[in-house]
Amino acid sequence: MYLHIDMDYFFAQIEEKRRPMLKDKIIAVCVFSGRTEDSGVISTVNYPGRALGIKSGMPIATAKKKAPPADSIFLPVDREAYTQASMFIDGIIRKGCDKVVQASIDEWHVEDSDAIQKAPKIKEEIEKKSGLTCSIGVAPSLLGAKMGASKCKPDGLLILDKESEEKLISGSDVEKVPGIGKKTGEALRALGALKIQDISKIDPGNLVETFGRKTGSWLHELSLGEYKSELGEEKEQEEVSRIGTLKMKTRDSYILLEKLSDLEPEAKEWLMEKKKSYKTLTIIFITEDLRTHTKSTTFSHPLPWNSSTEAEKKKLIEEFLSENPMMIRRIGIRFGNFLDLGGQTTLF
DNA sequence: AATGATACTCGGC
DNA sequence: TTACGGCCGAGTATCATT
Repeated sequence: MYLHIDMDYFFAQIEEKRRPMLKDKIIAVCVFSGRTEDSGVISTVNYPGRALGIKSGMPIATAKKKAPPADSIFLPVDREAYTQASMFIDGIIRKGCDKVVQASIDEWHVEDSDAIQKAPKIKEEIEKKSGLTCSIGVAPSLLGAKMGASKCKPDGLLILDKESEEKLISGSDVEKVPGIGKKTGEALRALGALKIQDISKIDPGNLVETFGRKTGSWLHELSLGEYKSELGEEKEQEEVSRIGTLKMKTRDSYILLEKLSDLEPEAKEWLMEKKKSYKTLTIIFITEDLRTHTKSTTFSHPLPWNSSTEAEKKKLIEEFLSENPMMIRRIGIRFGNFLDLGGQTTLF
């Protein structure tokens, strides 16, 4: 059996715990972009906020219109604190279970033959030691466990047998299934599938044509109740990026380079800490229409974290500007294609 | 034509 | 209808090499 452990409104719950007096107020954790006073989006909001229609991804200004100022607080993200809490919880889960894969900052996948007994114990222990609640789904497949957890949240525990798992998945609205987002969901609805079971009526060839080979056949199998789940291997992070929003949209390469020089040290610090060298450098551009574009180069030899990137950054920016006439709103830098520096030391 | 590497977009959280 | 961050991996497209 599989467990899916999912922390409840994680970032906001941590902020709530830090400030117990705010417990019943609306707590929204925000990514302030700095472009204007309230530009940016909501990262997470607690349940009183959700009750008023505030959601992740919503612009902060829109959320503020829904929340009475006296009963609400809008806080900036404190990633370091959330990462620390995440690592602490990771330790608790690993102590109790053998096969554990951390799936994101606030989710874990576990395979355990004794899952039904262990699930309530882990839940209690997490709450006792961290003060934070989570929701846990237990099911014969990982997909069932995930959907079970989201069905019973917050602070829930749901155990599904083969039959109830099958029912939950096949009867679910398409966009409730992890892996099916807005785009895929809309496309499926356009093909006449509202629920997962409806997908079985669509010709598999049509699915592959619309969604590509991988997703198309995955959807087809899903609709027939075929979802094999294996716990993926725990993978090392494959790239690191830092991205930021410009005060004003621009096409001035000097301003763009200046912004990158704010972002780059943080990404490089990560490389240094993890002792990684990299082969691929990518510049990320978000144009005024909010579309994302990238330009990248791969070097024939890995470069150490402290290597200069000035010439390449300039080249990639100029290349992008020459082929896209739009103004740029956000810019970022990404390092990837890592090689462990191992015992080697950096050269000076 | 097959294989592997690289470039880029999509979209989940 | 639009408002709108900062990440990341998955998947696909394209290019290079044989």
